Amino acid sequence: MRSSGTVEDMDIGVVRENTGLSAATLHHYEQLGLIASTGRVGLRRQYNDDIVETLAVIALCQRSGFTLEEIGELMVRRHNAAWKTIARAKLESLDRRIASLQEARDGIQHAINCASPDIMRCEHFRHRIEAIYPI
Amino acid sequence: MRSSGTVEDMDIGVVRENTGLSAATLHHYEQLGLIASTGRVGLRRQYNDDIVETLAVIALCQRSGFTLEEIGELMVRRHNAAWKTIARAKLESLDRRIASLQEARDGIQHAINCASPDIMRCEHFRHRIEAIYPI
DNA sequence: TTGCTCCTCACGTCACGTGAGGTGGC
DNA sequence: TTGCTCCTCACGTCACGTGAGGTGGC
Repeated sequence: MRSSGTVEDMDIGVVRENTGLSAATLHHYEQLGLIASTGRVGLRRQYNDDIVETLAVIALCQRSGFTLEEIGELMVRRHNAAWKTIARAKLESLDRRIASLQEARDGIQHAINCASPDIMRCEHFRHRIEAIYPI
Repeated sequence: MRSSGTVEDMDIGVVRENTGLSAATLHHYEQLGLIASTGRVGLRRQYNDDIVETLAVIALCQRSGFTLEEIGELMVRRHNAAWKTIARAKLESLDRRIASLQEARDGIQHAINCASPDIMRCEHFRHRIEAIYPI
């Protein structure tokens, strides 16, 4: 039993290389209780092999619009069926975000292609703009 | 010439009703120089009719991934062709964000539909997770 | 006169990034 | 010994939200 970690442990530097996440990000996740190190070698944090998988799950949930606090709760309730209800609600807001981004994308796309010298003089663009805050 | 505003002016309360934006948001945009009031009635800010259009343009740009500071620069350079170069770069990052959201959406969707008692035991889900930080 | 929303600070939030000053492994 | 990345605070950032204490229009 070595408090400095076992053979299977990964140094924080390896985790950073494999995930592209910064040490500050890992510190932050640790502070929120989302991840934990198995020990230290010198001052450097060591992690279990499954840390990369855990970080990937966190990334997936983040991209889906969960806050880190919500992700922490989801991970605790992983074996509870309740998370599916939460996930379904997020799925709907995800769909709305995607649709909103698509509209923004199309608006920018049109602005780029438009030949009008001042975009605000383009009728097509103006219609898009007016649709954002309808009167 | 009345310093308190003209007949065409809108009270900040009307702007809030028409856009759903809070007074704090309008203060923030004013501080960054994105919008300006035409004057006051008592303490209350008054705005020109075109304020709603300006706010819609800001919203479109924000949804496209521009920061408020970038939006300020875009508005200054509106008659300059350079903004199209900036817009093209944003269009690409927008496409990447949409694709990333789509993947997240599909991952969540599968997790909801999956019959496995523990999602981490689902091979399909694990493949998705492993694709996030490939080894 | 009573609500209501506005006003101006100033500080909080979220998910980290960054900088200062310092330590340990290779 | 020299780099390098890590370490621990503490404060900064972005786009606002919120709370305190106060004012003005209807």
